[in-house]
This record gives sequence, C-alpha cells and structure tokens, in this order.
Amino acid sequence: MRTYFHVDMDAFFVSVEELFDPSLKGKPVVVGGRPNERGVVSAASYEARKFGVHSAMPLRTAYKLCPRAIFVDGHPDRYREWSHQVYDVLHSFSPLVEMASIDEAYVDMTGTERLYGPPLKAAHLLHERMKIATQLNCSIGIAASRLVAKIGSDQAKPNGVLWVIPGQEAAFLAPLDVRRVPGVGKVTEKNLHTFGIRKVGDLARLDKAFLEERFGKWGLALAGKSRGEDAGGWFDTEIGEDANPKSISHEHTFAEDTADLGRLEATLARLCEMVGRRLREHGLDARTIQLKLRYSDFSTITRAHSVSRPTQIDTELYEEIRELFRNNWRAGNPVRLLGVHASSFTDAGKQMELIGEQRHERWKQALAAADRLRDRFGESAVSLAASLRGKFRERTHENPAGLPGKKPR
DNA sequence: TCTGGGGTCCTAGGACCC
DNA sequence: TCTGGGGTCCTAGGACCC
Repeated sequence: MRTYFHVDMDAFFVSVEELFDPSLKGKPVVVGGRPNERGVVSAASYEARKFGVHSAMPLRTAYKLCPRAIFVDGHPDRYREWSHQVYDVLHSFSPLVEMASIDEAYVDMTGTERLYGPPLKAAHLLHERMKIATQLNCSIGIAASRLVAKIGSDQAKPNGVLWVIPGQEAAFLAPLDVRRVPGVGKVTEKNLHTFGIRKVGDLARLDKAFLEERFGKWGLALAGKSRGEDAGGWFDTEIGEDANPKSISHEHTFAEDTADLGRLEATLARLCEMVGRRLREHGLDARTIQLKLRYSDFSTITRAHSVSRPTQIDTELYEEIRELFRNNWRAGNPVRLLGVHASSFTDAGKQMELIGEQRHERWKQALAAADRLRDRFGESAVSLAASLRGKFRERTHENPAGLPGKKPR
C-alpha cells in the first residue's frame, strides 16, 4: 500500500503576479494578455471566476464577462522560478517527486510516517512550509493511488487537504461527475452522456467489456479509473524518473492573418531557431520535422517529413520546413498560425560519432557560440531570420524578439 | 466564445517487408 | 492472375492536460 500526495498550487500564475504587484490582491485578475488581443486566459483569480471567467477562454470573451478585471501579461520565467521553489519544498519531504506540470506535482510519501506522522499531519506541515518558502497556497490530495490523489486535490481547493482513506475510493468517486476524471474532456463526456453515464459511479457499475467495445483501449483504462486505479497512459510510469522530452515545438499566431511570403518565411526561420536551440540544450537530434499551418477559418493542417540524418541545426531544420511550407501552403491564403515541431529524437552525441562529419561539427560549434551570445545579450542577438532582411520588420525595442509584425510604412 | 502555446498519448491508413 | 497476415515505420489528425 502506497501513499501519494498530489499537490496543486492555487491560482498559481495569478498568485505569483500578486507577489510582484500586491495591489492585485482581492481583485478580479486575468493573466494572459490584453483584452483586445488574440489569445486566451492562462489563469483567472477567484474573484474573476465569479464572473464566469476561466482559463482557456478567449481574452475578448473574458473582457465581455468582466470588463473591470485587470488584464496582465504572463511571465513564464517567473512561473518557472517559483515552480523550482515548489519542487524544492516538496523534495525536502520525499525524494520521489514528479512535477506533472509547472504548478502541480505527485509526491510518493510512502513510509514517511516515522518522520512526519500520519498523512494529515504531514499535509499540514507541507502547507506551512510551502507558505513560508514560496508565499503561496496549495491544495493537497492524499490517496493510495495517484489518480485519486489528483481528484482529491481538485475537490480540496482552495488551500485545503483531502485524504481518501484506503478502501473508501469507490464511495468517494461515485457521486462525482465523469468530467472530474483526468482524461475525460468535453468529447468523452458527451459520448458518455449519450449512454446515460453521468457520474463516476455509473461508470464503475458498467461491464468492462462494454467500455472496451465502445471506447477501445481507452475504455478499459476508464473502467480502471472509475474504480480509482492508476491505469493507462501517464499513470503507468514510475514517479521520479525524468525522461527527455518526446517532442519540442514552437508556434506563433499572428496578430493579424498574413499572406506575405517574406513574413511567413521569416517567422518559420525564427521558429526553427527556437526549436534548434532547445534541441541543443537537451543534446538531441530530431528525425521528424513537422510544419503546422492554420488558415483564417481555423482549418489546420500538419505536414511532416522524416530525414535520413537527424539534426539539431537551425538551417537544416529550416530547409525542411521551408520545403514543407512551399509544397503545402495554398499561396495567397492568409495564414493565422505557423508552427515548427521536432520529434523522433536520437541522442546527438551518438549520432555525431556515427557521422563524424567535420562540416557538421563546425556548424555545431558556431551554433553553440550563438547560443552563448543569446544567453548574454538576449534572443535577438543572433538570428538566422536576419538573413531574410527586408522581408520583415527590423527588431526594435517594441519588438525585441524580432518577430514579424507590421511592415514599416 | 472568434478561439494560445507547449506538451502527451492514441488511432488509423498506407507503404513496405517477410 | 483477383488477393493472406503479421509487424513496423511513417504520416495526419484529434482528444486532452495545464
């Protein structure tokens, strides 16, 4: 029998912003951008939620619901920094910590009773230490499975603790909406509703074979989840081992759709640089390069190509991407979004030994130098996109990233 | 409701091979 | 020469999470 904590920070982005600007406290706050921008709400304060504002909602909609809300830009660097602090606090309780995202973590607390006492006492201590170290509140779910711990922390919000005593899982889950089960989204919820399945208890009563027949492999996992078991997908892996990423991608939505080839290609070049940089940071080579293209009507295509020689080099990524783009863009059709996605990774070191090409090696050294420059002087210091000069706006203080914006008049 | 960006996992069809 | 079956890789798309 194991004991898992699921620790979920309360209104994480908003709370971090409040630390930098205490005047935000107690007010309706929306993190994500200006109310007239393209984009969605990253996080909303509890006061803003009272007006119906929630994350993933378009900013313009949030503004209609709550015009007096304070709209602030997100600060990913701050959130990462606080996330590390959260990790440190959790790690002081148990060596087995896995950050499931920037603001939530699973902690394996099995066998810590001698140190911290029973689970509720440990949770109380964790609340205290978290507050002292980060000034932030969190909610804690405790259970014998990660799944139930996660659902528990959700029910405990805000700033609460919920312990589901072993053996009580079914009773705890039965009255909850199926939507509370991680992995059940809008579509699955609707599907389940058509079968009259609304509560987790309805799900648990069903025959496993029925669910497997209707929903395949996922249905089988769902049957397990309805009984509180860690089954399927990301619940199968062990806590604590942090693997390399399986994919690295960057994408950009234009403030206004554009059909300007120069701007489009300059954007792709910049996205390739961002992806290349992350590949080098992780020491990975990508075999599959994927373009994402979204038109004004939101229709979206992806086009991928696997190369014979995996790469982490900006120009090689860009060559592939430009090829994909030229072969698949319906020229003249305004584009809303472009994305560059790299996957099928191989270990860069091993790859280099096999190939041992000097040209490749020189490129790597040049890029490493460029990465160091970027570290010192910022992202705009060195750029492949700059070779496409004249096709996009010069980088300025208003546009430090050099992302293509409006062309100069 | 005019819809971000970064991920993970799953499905399904076709190519290709034995 | 009317048409198998299993395995694997590649590609495209979609559900879902924060």
